[in-house]
Amino acid sequence: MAGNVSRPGATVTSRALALLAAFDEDHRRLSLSELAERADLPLPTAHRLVAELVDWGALSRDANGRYAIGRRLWDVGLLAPVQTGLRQLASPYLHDLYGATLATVHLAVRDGTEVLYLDRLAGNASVPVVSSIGSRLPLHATGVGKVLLAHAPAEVQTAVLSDLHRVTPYTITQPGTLRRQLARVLRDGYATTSEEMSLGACSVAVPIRAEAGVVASLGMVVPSLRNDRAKLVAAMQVASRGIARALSAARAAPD
Amino acid sequence: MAGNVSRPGATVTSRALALLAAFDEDHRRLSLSELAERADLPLPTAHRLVAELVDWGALSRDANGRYAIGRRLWDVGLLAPVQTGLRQLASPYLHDLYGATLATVHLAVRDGTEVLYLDRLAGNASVPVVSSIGSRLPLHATGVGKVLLAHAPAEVQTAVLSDLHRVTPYTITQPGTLRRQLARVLRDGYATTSEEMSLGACSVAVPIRAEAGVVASLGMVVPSLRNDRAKLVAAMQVASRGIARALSAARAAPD
DNA sequence: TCCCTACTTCCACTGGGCGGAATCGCGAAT
DNA sequence: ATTCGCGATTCCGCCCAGTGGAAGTAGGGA
Repeated sequence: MAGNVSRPGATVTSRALALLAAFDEDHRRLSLSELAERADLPLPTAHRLVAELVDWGALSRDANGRYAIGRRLWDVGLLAPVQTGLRQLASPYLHDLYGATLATVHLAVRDGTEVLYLDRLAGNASVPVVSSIGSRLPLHATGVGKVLLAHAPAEVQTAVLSDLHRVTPYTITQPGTLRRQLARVLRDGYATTSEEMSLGACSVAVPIRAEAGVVASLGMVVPSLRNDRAKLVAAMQVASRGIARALSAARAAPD
Repeated sequence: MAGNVSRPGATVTSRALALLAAFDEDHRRLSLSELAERADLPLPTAHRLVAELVDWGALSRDANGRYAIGRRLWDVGLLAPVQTGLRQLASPYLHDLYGATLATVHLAVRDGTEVLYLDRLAGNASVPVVSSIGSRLPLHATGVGKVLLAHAPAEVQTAVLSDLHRVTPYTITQPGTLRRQLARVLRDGYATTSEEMSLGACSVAVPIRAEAGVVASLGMVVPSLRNDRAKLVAAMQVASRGIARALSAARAAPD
């Protein structure tokens, strides 16, 4: 594309997307140099592309000259099917669960080898929770993640099991142990974690099924599972079936 | 960029962004041909770019081969400052207003010559409302729009006043009439509409002020203003000041 | 079977994009 | 007041990534 490319093979589009990918929860605002660094682009190249993104509204520039994700990208993002479909349908059921238990409730799907959190209800932060809406976490260290992994294609399982990085001292990093847990998830219909993602937090999760199989997972976070595991699982399974029914009803009706 | 460009001057990035811009509330799912048509790109070009966008996760492709906004774009969009800043701070105040009146509540900012809705609470759809979160409407036909327009720079006002397109039979299309209304908005501290955007819906809106001036607007939609205009305005002004205070407190603290 | 539409692949041409280097601008240190 | 240093911005000659017409393929309706 140019006479003096440093990394031939990189397309313009991939570079522009790399600039967007430079932003994450811990980096909501970035200077031009940081952007260039994180997107692995020469500074002048980043400068030119960023100017175009700002011009369109994909990025915005604040008073100090730092960049952030722009309004236009925000509202285009809201058009995504996850926002309008599953998330909206499930919302009342999440509220029911939350109202009944007052514990943190999660709705998540698998995106590649990660959990993507679609929704979260957390009133009083009695239990520390890492996730937030739109965030991504590893599949092997979360309740919803284990459910989604248990129902994932073999190739995804292989990929995940080959790289079980430790998050807390209780994170499961032995492929064999996790494989046995996944089998149990399939048998029992729910998954649990105990301080595997963040200390002081345990979780339970159940699958949400559609015609095509498991499409999402419903999870809750509590300080301990000792007392009310059975009660939680039962409540969540009711909610899960409700969501599944709402899903198939919506699919039958015009999209 | 290529030997046979049909529209020289268009950059690759602008073409990729045009593909994203092809999606809106009435076009959440598009075929390749529709995309190419709406983005004004030759089909092979659209095909190539779309493939790259899908690859990254900016777009997704469903079972019928139609495209939609992808999960990755959704979650990147959630990192936008509008989502984390103003919207989050204002949320409890919107809920208070909603709880007290049970009428539709809106939080909006001006983006160029349009209103951008950041949040909306609408329990029972007793009044038909067009807006939804992330949607854009004209400044001159909405309550929040009039507030934001009244406090906008002269150039924006000129641009908007020169093109007052009709939405309903009651939409104000005379620049003089609107100009007089805007003056009254500045004097009284609130704006109203009567069936100017959708029949059967009236609205009241007040500004939300920060150091830099008016940064957003708070609005409510009701079937009629006859009875409780004063009551609504008072409640909204209280909420507005609360949000303003929360804003300046947040700005003082670490971002 | 044929036709039609929508999608996908191919490929020769060339100007849009590249990025090192130079410059600017601003705040901090001297 | 002057220098220093760092980040942002601009410049510009080089050349290959991107382009899109044309040809090929797939699917589905008559």
